[in-house]
Amino acid sequence: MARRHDPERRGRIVEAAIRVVGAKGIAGLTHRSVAAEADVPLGSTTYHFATLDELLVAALRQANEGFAKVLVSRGALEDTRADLAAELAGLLGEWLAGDRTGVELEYELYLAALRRPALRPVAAEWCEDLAERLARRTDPLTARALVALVDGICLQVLLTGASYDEEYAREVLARVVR
Amino acid sequence: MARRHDPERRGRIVEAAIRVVGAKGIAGLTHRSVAAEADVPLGSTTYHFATLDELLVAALRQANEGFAKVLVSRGALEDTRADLAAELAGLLGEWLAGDRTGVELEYELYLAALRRPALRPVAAEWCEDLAERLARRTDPLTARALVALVDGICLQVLLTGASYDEEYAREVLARVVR
Amino acid sequence: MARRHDPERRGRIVEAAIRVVGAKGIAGLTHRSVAAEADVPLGSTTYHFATLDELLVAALRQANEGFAKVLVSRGALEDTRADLAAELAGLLGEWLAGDRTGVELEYELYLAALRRPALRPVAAEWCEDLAERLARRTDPLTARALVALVDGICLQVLLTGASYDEEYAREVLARVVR
Amino acid sequence: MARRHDPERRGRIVEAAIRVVGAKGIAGLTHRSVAAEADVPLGSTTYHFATLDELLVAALRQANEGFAKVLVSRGALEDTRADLAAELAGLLGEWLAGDRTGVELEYELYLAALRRPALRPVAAEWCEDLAERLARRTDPLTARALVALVDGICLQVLLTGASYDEEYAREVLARVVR
DNA sequence: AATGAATGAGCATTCATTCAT
DNA sequence: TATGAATGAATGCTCATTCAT
Repeated sequence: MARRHDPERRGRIVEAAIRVVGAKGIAGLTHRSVAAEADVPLGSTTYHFATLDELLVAALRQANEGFAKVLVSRGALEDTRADLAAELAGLLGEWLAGDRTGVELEYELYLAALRRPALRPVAAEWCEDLAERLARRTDPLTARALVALVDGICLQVLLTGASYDEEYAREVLARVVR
Repeated sequence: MARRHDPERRGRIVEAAIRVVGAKGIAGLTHRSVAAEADVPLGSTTYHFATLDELLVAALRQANEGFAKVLVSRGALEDTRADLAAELAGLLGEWLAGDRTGVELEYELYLAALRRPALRPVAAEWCEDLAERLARRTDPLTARALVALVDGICLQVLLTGASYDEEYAREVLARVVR
Repeated sequence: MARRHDPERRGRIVEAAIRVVGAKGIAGLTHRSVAAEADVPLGSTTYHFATLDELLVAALRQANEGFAKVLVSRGALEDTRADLAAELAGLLGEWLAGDRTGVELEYELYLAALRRPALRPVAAEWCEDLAERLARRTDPLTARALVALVDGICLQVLLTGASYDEEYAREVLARVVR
Repeated sequence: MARRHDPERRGRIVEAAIRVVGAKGIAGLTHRSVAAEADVPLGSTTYHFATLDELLVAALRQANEGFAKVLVSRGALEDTRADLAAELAGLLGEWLAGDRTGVELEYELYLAALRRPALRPVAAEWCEDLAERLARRTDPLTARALVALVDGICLQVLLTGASYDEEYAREVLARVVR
């Protein structure tokens, strides 16, 4: 109460949604959980996002942008003389070593899109963004294959709980590169 | 009614659960939906499977076995003289061309395992089964990489709605094989 | 609580629904209002009646039966020597003079069926029941017309708030009879 | 946007409300649905009509006027030498044969007035308008009875889904006329 | 005068689970 | 052993209305 005028309400709801998905998974994202996390009334979440899918799309698109920004700010994948496979394996290592919230978020998106058509475009963007970035260092077909392999490697780590083996990743990525 | 003694009740519930997951996704698997699909009373599902996770594990394990049986019955991946990449690309094509229930089931499993530890072992089994089968034709590291790449390729097809390009798959799988 | 075993639960819910519709109209019939009126948990109403329409149909069918019983118990419309128009006008007078809950209930049903196909059969039954009863005293066409006129007269009374004029009713019903 | 000064805003809202009631029934008339149909901001509907009842009354009164205009423009019921019953039966046939929006609108009004006192005067006007028009061709009592019978006949058609039988209508209306 | 934002109450419905039989 | 009945909690969503601008 007493917060009638709140111009950043919408953005705060999206951020809260990201935290909720990170903490409890997509299945845990409900209007109520996000309202509680954002400390706004329930009605406020349905006002700004008519359906949960709409909120989900907004949240996941923002998560994607966050990842892209990280790549850009590091100048990652831009040095055309570097060893692409090694660099990619290194990035993956960093990504998987840190707080896994971001990683799991991306793969929840990926896999949730399987059943929720509304998420497909966002999932496709994610793929294409990375593929395009990689295509600058190699050809489009190879870039696409690298994205596929990266996805598969991440899934194995996330699902089996095995620790990430950077040397293995570098080796097999290198096979695809040439 | 009048079906009190039904020794295969448990098995029929599991099969119904597989059909439900195939049709509506894991999120659509409820005691009620499976009871309706199996044409058994609601109480019967909770009697045979105390929790939903228990039923889910049973259903997904059975789905895995079904896939393995298909491979075996075809003698797939057994001819050591064949071109492994080509054969794998062909199998993928068949798998993705038919009724996609089985394919989607596998990836639903992945999705669910991400957040439900109870399903991790089942997801791991799935990976390992295929990896082991492939390892007979190549080395373990390559086998693992092939599984990862296969997963990534399938995801791209399922998520972007793009049609499966067998030639592309054969080409990149071949790069990993050697 | 402490009322787990309650074999007449279903019937009590129907009766409560009738009281709710009588008091607040069909628009006031909600799972919550009927649960409160019947003094049962909310879940109990949805357990016995999966949708509101289902409950509505049950309630209104029971109301119809109640009306038919009243007619039968009075031996109404059975004396073939009586003046049909006068008798009908008299019955209408009694019906409209008493507690109007029953009357309004019937017409809410009638008119609600306009938009709710699920209620159409019940509305039709009501018409046909009365038409059939009247047809024993005259021909089918006349019976049908009498039902129509009775409906129109009741609506005028209910909607304009005018008091029922039995002499007028007898006169115009008599014109239709012959 | 950019429609700040819009002198016919109020009228357009009323017309939108009529379309909404015709399409979805009175239960479907909400500030939101009418704002969407009229393509005006939500706030605009509450600004011009403080409560929904107010909007409903305006909408239904306008619908009445529309019907009256149709009668007048056709010169209906004005030729004193014509057969009143036949003419009325014919009008009913036309009314029921076309787009039923208008017909259903009238009976929705009846339904709503049963429970909403604010609408009673509008319902009464509707009756009286027609009765008065008919009274010019016959006496007031007969006119009132004709309105009642017309209502009853329409209800039977609308509720049972039976097709309109003009010959039957003419016959029973004729009995009332004399 | 006009409106976008906000909100608290309410809705139908679904559900996992418990329990008496 | 099996199951129909029961139930409390939760969900997505809609809404009339209020209010600050």
